[in-house]
Amino acid sequence: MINRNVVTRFAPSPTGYMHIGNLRTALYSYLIAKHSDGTFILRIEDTDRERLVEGATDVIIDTLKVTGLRYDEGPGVGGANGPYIQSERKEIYLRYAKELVERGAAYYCFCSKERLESLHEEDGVGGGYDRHCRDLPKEEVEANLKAGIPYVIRQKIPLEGTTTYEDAVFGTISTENKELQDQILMKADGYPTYNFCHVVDDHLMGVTHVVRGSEYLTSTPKYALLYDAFGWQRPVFVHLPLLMGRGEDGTVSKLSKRHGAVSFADLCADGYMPEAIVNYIALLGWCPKNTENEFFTLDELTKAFSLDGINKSPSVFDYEKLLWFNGEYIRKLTPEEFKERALPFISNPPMDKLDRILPLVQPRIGKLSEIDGKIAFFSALPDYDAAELFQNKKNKVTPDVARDMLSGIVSALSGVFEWNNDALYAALTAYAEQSGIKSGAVLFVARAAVSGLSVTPGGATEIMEILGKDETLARLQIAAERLG
RNA sequence: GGCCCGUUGGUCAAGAGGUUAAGACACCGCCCUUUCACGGCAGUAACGGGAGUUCGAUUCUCCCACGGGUCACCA
Repeated sequence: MINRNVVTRFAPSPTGYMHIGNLRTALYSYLIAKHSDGTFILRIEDTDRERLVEGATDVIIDTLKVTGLRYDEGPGVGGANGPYIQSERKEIYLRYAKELVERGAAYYCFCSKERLESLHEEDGVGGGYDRHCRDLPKEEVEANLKAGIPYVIRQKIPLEGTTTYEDAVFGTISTENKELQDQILMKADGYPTYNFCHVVDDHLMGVTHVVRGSEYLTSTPKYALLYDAFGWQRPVFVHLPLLMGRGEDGTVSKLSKRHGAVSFADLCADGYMPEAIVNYIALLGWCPKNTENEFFTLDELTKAFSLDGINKSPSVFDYEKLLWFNGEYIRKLTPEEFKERALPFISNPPMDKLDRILPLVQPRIGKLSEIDGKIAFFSALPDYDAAELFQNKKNKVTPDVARDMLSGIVSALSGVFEWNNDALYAALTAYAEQSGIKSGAVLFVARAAVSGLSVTPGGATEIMEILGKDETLARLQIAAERLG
C-alpha cells in the first residue's frame, strides 16, 4: 500500500446552524488529516434547493474559524479542485451521471411522483422503488427525453450478490444487494442527490478518508458500488459513532434540537468556551492512548489522535461534564482573558469595580452566563426577607441575634481606617472575640446584610472592601431597619 | 417490519483470555474555609442473558434480549 497523502473533508449542508455532532465530525476529519500532515477540505453540500438557508455557509465557516479547524481548501480559501460549493459544480454531476448510464450502472427513470407515492402506500415501510424504468428500451428512453418528460437518473444496483467494504472503525460491512434501492442520483430539477455528488466530489478532490457519522454505515455499500462502477479507487471509510441525547422521557436517540442546546452557537451563547467544547467532544467516541490526561489543545489532539482510538458505540452527550470542562477552562484563564470573555455576559458591568469582582467569580462558575446572576448584588442590593435571610443553623444565627449584632458590627467598622479586606477582617473578628460571639456568626450576619444573599462569591470582608465604606454602612443600616 | 451496527457503574470510558476490572464527570462523606465554590482525601457504583471454545472468559464463537441507526427527487 502506497503511503498516500491523507486528504479528508468536512462536507456539511448549510442548514443555518452547526450541530454539535457535525462539529465533532469536522473535528475528527481535521484531526485525521492533520495527524498525518495531510489536507483538510471544506465542501458545502447545498444541492437541496428547497432547504436553502441564507447565510448558512457563513455559520459553518465562522464555526471552523473560532474552533481553529483551519481548512486547506474550500470556500474563501480556494484550492486546485474547486469550486467547493456543490451548486457551483452542477454541470459536473450530470456529465458523470450520463457516463454511468453509458457504463450500464445507471438509468433514466420517468416515473411520476404520484406513481412513486402510490408505491409507498402499497408496500408500506421499506417498499421502495419497483425498478419500473430499469430496463426501458433505448428507443423509449430517447423518445421520452425528446418529448421533454421529466426524469431522474437512478443507480442500477446489481440484483444479486453482496457488496462488502472495510470500515476503519466498524470493520467489514457486508450487505446483500437485494437490500439496496435503485437510488436517485440526479433529481428532476437537475441537481444531484447527496448519494451521488459526494462520491463524485470525493473522488475528484482526491479525498482518501471519508469521515462521517455512522448513520451512513448502511448506505455506504451503494457508494462503494458507485466507485466500482466508475473504476475509481474506493477511499477509506471512517464512520463515527453517533452522538446521542437523552430525552425527557429518558430515552436516548440521535442528538437533536429536542435535547436542548445542540448547536455550537447555542452553547457559546450559553457561556461555554470553544476550547472546552472542542476538548469535550473530542473525547466523545475517541480515547487517547497511554494517558489519563483529559485536557487537550487542538494541537495536542492532533498529535495524539489515532483511528484505532475511535469507539464503535454511540455516546450520550453529557452537559454536566461539559460544564465541568468549561469551568476548568475558565479557571485557567488569566484575569485579563477572563475579563474579556466575561464582559459580553454581564448586562450592566460596574466598570469601576469589575477588576476586583471578577476574581471572585472566576473560580466559582461553570459557564460564563452564570456571572451576571452572581455579581448583580454588587450593583444593587437585592430585595430580601430579613426573617428568612438572617437564619443560619450552623452559626446559630436568628433574626434576633442578627439585630443585636448589627450595631456592634457598625461600630467595629467605624474604627477601620484602611478600608481593605485584612483590616475589615481584623475589626470584625476582634469584635466577635470581645463580645464572645463566634466569628463565623458575625461574618455571616455581615455578609448577609451587605449582600442580601445567603450565598455569595467571596466572603463578608471581601465584599465590603469592594462595596466601599459608604455603601457598606448604608446596607447595614437597611438590614437593621428590616430587622425592626 | 427488513437490513446494518452496538451493549463495561447514572454518563464518558480503559481493558485485547488469567487484573484487587483503570481514570474522569455526577453523587455521598471528610478536610480546608469568612458563606458558596476552588483545592485535597476517601467512598458508593459496572462487564445485558444463555450456550459453547478453553485449565480459565468482560475479552473468542453462536443464539437471545435490549438499545440505536437506516430504509426520501434530505443530507
